[in-house]
Amino acid sequence: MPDLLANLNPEQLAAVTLPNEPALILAGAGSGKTRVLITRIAWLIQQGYASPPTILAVTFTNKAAREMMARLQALLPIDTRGMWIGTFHGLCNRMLRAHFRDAGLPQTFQILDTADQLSAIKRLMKGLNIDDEKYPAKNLQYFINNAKEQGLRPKSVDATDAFNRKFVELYEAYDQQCQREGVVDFPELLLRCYELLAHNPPLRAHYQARFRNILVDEFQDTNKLQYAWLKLLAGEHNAIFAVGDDDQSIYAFRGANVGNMHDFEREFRVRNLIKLEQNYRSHGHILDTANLLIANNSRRLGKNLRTDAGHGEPVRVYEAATDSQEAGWIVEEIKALINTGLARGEIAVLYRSNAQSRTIEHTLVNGGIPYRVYGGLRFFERQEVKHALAYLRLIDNPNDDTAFARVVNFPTRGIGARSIEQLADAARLYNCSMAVAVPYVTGKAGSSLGSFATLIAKMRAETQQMSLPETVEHVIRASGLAAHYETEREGQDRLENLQEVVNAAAAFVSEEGYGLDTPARSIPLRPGATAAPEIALATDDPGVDVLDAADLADPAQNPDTMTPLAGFLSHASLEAGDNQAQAGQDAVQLMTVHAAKGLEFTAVFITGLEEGLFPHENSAQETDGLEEERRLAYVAITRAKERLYLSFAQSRMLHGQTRYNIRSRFFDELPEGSLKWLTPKVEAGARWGGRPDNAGWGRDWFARPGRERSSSSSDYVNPDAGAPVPAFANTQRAADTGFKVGQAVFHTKFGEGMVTALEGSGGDARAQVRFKRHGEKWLALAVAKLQPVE
DNA sequence: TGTTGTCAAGTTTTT
DNA sequence: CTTGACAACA
Repeated sequence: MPDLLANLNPEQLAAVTLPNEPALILAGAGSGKTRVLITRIAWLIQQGYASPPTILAVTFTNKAAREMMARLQALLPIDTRGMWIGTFHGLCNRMLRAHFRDAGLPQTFQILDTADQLSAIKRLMKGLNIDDEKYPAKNLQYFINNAKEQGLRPKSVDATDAFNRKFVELYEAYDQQCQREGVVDFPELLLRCYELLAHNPPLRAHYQARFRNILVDEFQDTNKLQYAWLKLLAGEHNAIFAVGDDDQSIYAFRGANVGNMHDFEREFRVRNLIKLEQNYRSHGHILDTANLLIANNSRRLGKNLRTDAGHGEPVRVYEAATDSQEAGWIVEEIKALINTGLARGEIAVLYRSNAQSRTIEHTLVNGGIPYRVYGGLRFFERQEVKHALAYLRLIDNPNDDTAFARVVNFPTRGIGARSIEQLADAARLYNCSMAVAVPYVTGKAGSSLGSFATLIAKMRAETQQMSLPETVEHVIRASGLAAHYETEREGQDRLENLQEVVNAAAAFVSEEGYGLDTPARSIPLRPGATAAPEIALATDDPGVDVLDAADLADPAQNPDTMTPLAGFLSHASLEAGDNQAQAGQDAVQLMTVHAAKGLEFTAVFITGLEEGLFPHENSAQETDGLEEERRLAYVAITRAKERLYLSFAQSRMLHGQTRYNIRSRFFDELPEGSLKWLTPKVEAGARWGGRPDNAGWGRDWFARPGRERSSSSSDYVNPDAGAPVPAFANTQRAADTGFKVGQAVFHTKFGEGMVTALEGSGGDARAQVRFKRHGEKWLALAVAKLQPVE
C-alpha cells in the first residue's frame, strides 16, 4: 500500500485524517484542495473506514469529476467501481434512471439543455398565444429555473402581482408540457431527484444507508437546491466532507449561494473547520497582491495564503492609451516571454468579458502567435449535431415535441410554419404529442407530415437491433441529414461533425463497457460484466431491502438502468463537449476570468482593469456585486505562478463607440511594494478630479474630500511599446464636451451625480452620470440640463 | 421557402 | 462594431 500521507502539510494531513464527522475545509487557491479530497477518499478506503460503494463524491463539472476519478485510480490499487463520482446533474440523472417509475418519469426520459428548454418555452407560449413582448420567453426561463433552484413548484411560488401570477401559470403549463413530452430540464433533474428522495422514505433510507461518506468539491458554488439534496442524503448520520473557498465564489449570478458554507457550519454543527492556507502555486508578490485585495471584502470566513516560494518578481502594471495599444504591449511582452523559453501554453491572457478578446486576437494574429480561445460553441451544441440528436431522440421517444419541431422540416420536406401550427393545434386539442397528432391533420400538409411520421417509424424499426454507433450512422443517412450537407456548399465541416457523432457514440459504448453489438435501445443484460455496476432497487417491490456491499459487488445484482441510447443522449446533454478552439498545438490561452478558475499558468495577463469593465458596471446593481467582482479579480490573480501583469487602457472601443474609462479601483487595494509600474503611476485624483470609489455600490462617494491631487506629469512616452501615451486623453475630451469623467454634476430632475463616462462629440455628445439617488443614466448633453458642481 | 434587410442589444456560465 | 432575431420580400 502506498503511503498516502507522505508529503502532506500539517493542515492537509489533518483534513485527510479527520474522523467521520461533518467537516468544512476552507481551501485557498493553489492549496492542494483536489489532492486533499482525493487523498481523503483513498485514506478512508485504505484504512478500512469505508468501502467504495459508500462513497459519494460530487463536483460541478464533468472535467473535475473525470480528474478525480483518474487521480484516484492512479492512487489506489483497489477497485474504484461502485463509487458514485460525478456532477450533481449526472448523479441525479443516474438516480432518476434507476427509479424512473418512482420519479414519475418514462424510462426513456430525455434531458433538455438550455437551448432546448428555451425553444420548448417559446413553443408553449406560442400555443397559448402569449405576447412575447410582455412576457419574454427568456425571462420566463429564468423565472422557472430560479424557482426550481429554490425548490419551488408552481404551487409554492409566492406570486405577489398579476405579472408574477402569469409567470407561475406559465411555469405550471411548462411543467405539464415537459411531463407530457417525457423531458426534464437541468434544474428539474435536481428537483425531481430531491423530491424522489424526500417523498419516498424507504428509498431515502436506502441511499442514506449506502452513502456513508459524502464529499463535495467547490462547495461555495452550490445552490440552495443542491445543498438541500446533500442534506437529504446525509440524513442524521452521514458525514459531509465539504471543500470550498468563499473567496472564490464567482457564480452568484447563476444561483450559487456562498451562504451555504456558513449554513453548513451551523446546521451540521461542524467542529472540524480546517483552513488550507499554504499555497503551492504562486510566488510571494503575487500572493501578497491577492491577499491584500481580498482583504477589502467583508463577510469572509477569513483566510490568508502564504508561500515558501519567496517574493519572486513584482507584479507588473501597465497603463495604455487605447485597448489596441494595450493589446500591442501584451503581444510584445508575450514574444519576450516565449524568447526566454516559456511555452506558449504557460501564458494566459484573461479578460472580464468575451467582447474584449477580439482586439487581443487580432493583435496576436498579426504578431504570428498561435493562441487558443476558450468559450463559444461546444461540440454537442452545433446545429448539425443537435439535428442528429433530435432524430435519435424521436426514435427513442416520439413524444419529444422539442425534437420533433426541430427536425420535422430539416432537411426541408415542404412542411412549413402553417402546417406545423395546425399540427400543434391538433396536438393541443387532443392533448397529445405532435407525433401522435399527425393523423388528425388532413390535406396536403397531412400527407407531408404523414411521410415524415413514416420516416421516423421506419428508422425506429430498422434500428431495432442495431448497436449504438450503427444506429447513429443509420439515422444520419436515413434522415437525409448526410445528403443535405453533402449538397451544401459549406457542408463539409458539418459532415465531419456528423461523423464525429458516430465516433462519439462508439467511444461512449466502449467507455461504458457495453459489448460492441449491444442493441442501443434495450437495457443490456451482462452477466459477469466487469464495468461499473449500477444500483437498481426494485422499488415497486414492497419489501425494499437495503442492498449491502456484498450485493453491490455482484454484477448480476446490478443490471444497467438505462439503454445505451438513453445514456448517450444524456451524455450529450450533460456534457456538451469541449469549448476551446484549435486544441492540440502549443498556444497562448485566451479566456474570461470565470473560465480560468481552477487553472494555473506561469505567466498571466489580466487585462482591461478599468472601472465599468472590471469591476463591471452591471455588478453595481447587484447585491454584493462589488465584492463578487473583487473575488473575480482574486481568482484571476491567483492563477499566476511566476509572472503577473495587470493592464488597463484609457480608452476602449466597445459596441462601436469609444469609451473613456478610469483605472480600476482595485489598483488602490493592492500592495504598492509588490507592484512595478511600467508606466508612471498617475495618482487617482490627478486626472479625474476625484474617483467614484464606491459609487453605485451602496456607499456614499460624495463624502470623500481630499483625494484630489494635482498632476505634475506631462505626456509620457512609453519606452516599451514606443507609442506615446497621452496621459490626459480624457481632459482633452473635456474641452469638447465641457465635462470630464469623475466630475460632480447636478441635474434639475435627478439631483446630484457624477460623470462616469463620456462619448460622442459636438451635438451627439452624451455623458453617463451616476446619480446619487437615481442610479446610472446616459444623458445627451445637448438636451440634459447638466450643471457642473465645484 | 429561402434570402435580404432592419433593428435592437450587448457580463460572467455549467449542467 | 457585431451578432442574432425576425419581418418583409422574390
